[in-house]
Amino acid sequence: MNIDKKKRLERSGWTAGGAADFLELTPEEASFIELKLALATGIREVRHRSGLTQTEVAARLGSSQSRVAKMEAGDRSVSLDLLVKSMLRIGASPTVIAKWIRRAETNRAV
Amino acid sequence: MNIDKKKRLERSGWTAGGAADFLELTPEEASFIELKLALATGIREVRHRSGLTQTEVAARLGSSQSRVAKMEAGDRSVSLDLLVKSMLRIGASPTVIAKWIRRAETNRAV
DNA sequence: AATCGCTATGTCCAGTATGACATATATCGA
DNA sequence: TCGATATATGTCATACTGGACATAGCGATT
Repeated sequence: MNIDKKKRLERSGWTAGGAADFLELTPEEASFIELKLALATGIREVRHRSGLTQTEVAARLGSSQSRVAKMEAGDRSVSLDLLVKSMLRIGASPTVIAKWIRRAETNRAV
Repeated sequence: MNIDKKKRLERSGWTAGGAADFLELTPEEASFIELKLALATGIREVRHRSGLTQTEVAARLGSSQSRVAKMEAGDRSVSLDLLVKSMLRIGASPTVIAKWIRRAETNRAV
């Protein structure tokens, strides 16, 4: 796991256990978080490709800019449901979503 | 959409709008439901392959038999988070999960 | 340095998800 | 039929989610 991802996890409030040692994660927990982060990245990518701002995407989703920011950050308060529903709404197909999820597996840079 | 799926949706409490006419779904809503049902099927498949009962899976998940039943039924009260976390816990990789999600797209039997 | 456009972060509370439990239904063997 | 095992359904208390709002950071332009 690289440094950027570590920071990203910490910022997002992912401190498994209690200590700052977020490596106290079971493999499944780790996979789940990777998966969420992969989708978060996917949302940002799709948005960038469309040349939209977070505010514009929020309008299309019937949500708020802050929530979109949290989605893209993989915030603890963002569910998979929200991420997937949002991706579908901004035009991603299930296949595209699946692609991002698969990326969660190969991304494992130890 | 075939008859079985229709019944399954109705049983699961998916009556978009208010009328029994659940076809009042936007394409994204439909995709999302298909996606959930695909994962629900995936969970059941993985469980069957392992020769486990719902009760046994529940124990492994730290959940209850009733919740596992609801997961496999694609119940309204079951989130994607729960479905995905559960699949990971019973041994499915992100790639396998992605496979089931892709299936949600090709399953569209009109 | 002031303003502007975009993004990030923190908080609130109404609405939702979930484990637990009770109970119902289904299938099978004795 | 009875009992046993597996699955389905309904409900509740509690924990979590998500839109909304406020505000802060941050680079670019003037």
